[in-house]
Amino acid sequence: MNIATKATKRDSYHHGNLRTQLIEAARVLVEKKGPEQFSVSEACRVAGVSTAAPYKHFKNKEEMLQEVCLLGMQRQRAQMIEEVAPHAPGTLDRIVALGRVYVRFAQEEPGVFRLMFGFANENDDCEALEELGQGTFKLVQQEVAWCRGSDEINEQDVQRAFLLWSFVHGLSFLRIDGKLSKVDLSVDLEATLTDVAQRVLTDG
Amino acid sequence: MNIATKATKRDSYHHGNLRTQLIEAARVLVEKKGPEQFSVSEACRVAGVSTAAPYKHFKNKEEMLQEVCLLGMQRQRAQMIEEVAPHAPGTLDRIVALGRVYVRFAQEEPGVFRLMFGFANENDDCEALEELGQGTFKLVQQEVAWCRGSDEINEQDVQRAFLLWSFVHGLSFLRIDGKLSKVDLSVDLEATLTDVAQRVLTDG
DNA sequence: TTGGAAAGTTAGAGCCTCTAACATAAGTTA
DNA sequence: TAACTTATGTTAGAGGCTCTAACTTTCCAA
Repeated sequence: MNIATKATKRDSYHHGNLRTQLIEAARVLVEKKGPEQFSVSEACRVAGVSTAAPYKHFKNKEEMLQEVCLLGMQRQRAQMIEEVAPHAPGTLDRIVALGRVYVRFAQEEPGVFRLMFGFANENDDCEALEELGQGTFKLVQQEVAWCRGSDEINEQDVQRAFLLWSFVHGLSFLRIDGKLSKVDLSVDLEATLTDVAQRVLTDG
Repeated sequence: MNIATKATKRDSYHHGNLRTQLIEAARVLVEKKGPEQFSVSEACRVAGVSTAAPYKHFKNKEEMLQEVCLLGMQRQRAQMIEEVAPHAPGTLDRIVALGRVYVRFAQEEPGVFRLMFGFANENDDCEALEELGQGTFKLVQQEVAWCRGSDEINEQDVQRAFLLWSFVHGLSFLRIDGKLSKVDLSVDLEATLTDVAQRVLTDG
């Protein structure tokens, strides 16, 4: 028995928890260096295993990153649900809260955010990812319907939810990509979100 | 003198036009395989030179892609100016035209578009790129000011131009990333752009 | 207890980026 | 015009990456 057993220095041949630790290492590295600079090898170094080890757990690099993506979307969704809770359904506050979480998530985890949305996953569209994304979008649609005073989501709600999504999506990217450098980050995000939500939810 | 001289098979030691041809090859490959799959080697194969040749013209891969970026932004800007021209200044049509070009460009050149906006260029922020981007943003600000009936761009114009930009930016990404799959591509883009422009340019 | 599956390892093929050293062409200057 | 210089190619190769094959260790279940 080793007294000081580092997380990355196991004393048994088997790791016990490699899959999870690789995903976590990947998340950290994606955040630190950006998705395009991420390498499986480096994650292996962090986890303290050989560079071949991951391939017992993941088909390839892509699949590994997909897990990071998936956890990111779950975090994002959880934050949304938490942040929306204090406000009464059918209020603008809830819409604003959703947008705030979206933009804040991008700001706090730009690497993972880019992974979630900026990368071309066209090849093997992961079923779970697709579903989670659609589910989150449904959240927004529901809020919009409630704001209209209905439980049923209609065509117009979908369209308006989509406008809102487009906006916060673009806003998030522009912020983390350093466009609008120094010009606009000072502008109050909360005010902007409220303004946009009002404009989009207004009739006529 | 060779009778059949292919573009990629030169009969002289020097190429004469390598820099330009490499950039063009890079553009095509970025479009075909996506920015993350692009490799300098492959561009070399296309141009018919050794893999070391590019490094006489570019510091590294990054710099090569930056040129592709730059040309992309110039194309985008040129299209904007062309598409705006037929409409009278101060009309919503011009705002809509700008948005249409933005989204269409993303649709037609998703690879280059992603390169222009989706990639993290944080490290070595190219001066020229920065300027071109800001310049294009200025175009939008000016249009918004004109719509208000003024030549001078004020704070509100900047904010509104920024809302518009965020929106078309997000919209473009969502479209090319295959989010909103099959749901919303059918919705008339022109109508959406008009709707948004109206909402954003409305007072109160 | 033992035999197979799971999950590590090393070795290496084949890609990539980029550098060093050398070769050739083209322009410039004595 | 000969020779020097510079620009722009080349080959060779170091070192990094992804992923596979073949081997090894451990765990678990019959």
